[in-house]
Amino acid sequence: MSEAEKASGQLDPHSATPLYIQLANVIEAAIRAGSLAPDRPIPSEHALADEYGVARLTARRAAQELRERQLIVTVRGKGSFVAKNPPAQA
Amino acid sequence: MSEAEKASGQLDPHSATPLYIQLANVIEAAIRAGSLAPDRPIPSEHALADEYGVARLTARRAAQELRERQLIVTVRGKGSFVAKNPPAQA
DNA sequence: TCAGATTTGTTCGTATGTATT
DNA sequence: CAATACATACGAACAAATCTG
Repeated sequence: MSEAEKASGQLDPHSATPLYIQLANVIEAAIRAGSLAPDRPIPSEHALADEYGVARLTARRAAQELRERQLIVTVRGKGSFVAKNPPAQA
Repeated sequence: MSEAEKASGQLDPHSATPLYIQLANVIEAAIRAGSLAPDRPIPSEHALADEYGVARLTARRAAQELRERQLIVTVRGKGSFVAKNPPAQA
């Protein structure tokens, strides 16, 4: 992610990197920084969409990306939770 | 998949199984039956959507599912092709 | 038990961009 | 250039699971 993203937590719609990857990267950084603790829920799709100014489906794709990175576990009707044992940084 | 799906190749919108999973199952069956040969393209998203009466994104999700099952390989601008060495049936 | 709010899951529609032929 | 096809992203709607009152 860009320096701007690291600093502000905002996304760059003009970046070659897809928004959902940018968002997944931002959340992964927060998880690895400890801002989002294990077994605690991450913000809901709706909240993420609002916060970052993207569509809910884009936030969903970011969550799917994080599931594939094994950083979160999602439970329908409850939310997505930070994984207890995330793999080492890629 | 249901017996009806096996027999007709049609999908059941009222099934508890998501449409994109049903469609992926139908296509997987076709691949394993040899109706879709290795290195041959499967029908396009638009064609699948038309043929089965689903949205293109649903056909897209079926294709994504098949990619995760390592049954097809998708090449941008060309199409999705039956994998040469698919894993054994799950 | 029930109603409502919250959250994720699925589906459809549409638009724009990019790559290949 | 045009046609085809995949990638991304927006909006909208409803279903299903969960939780709370």
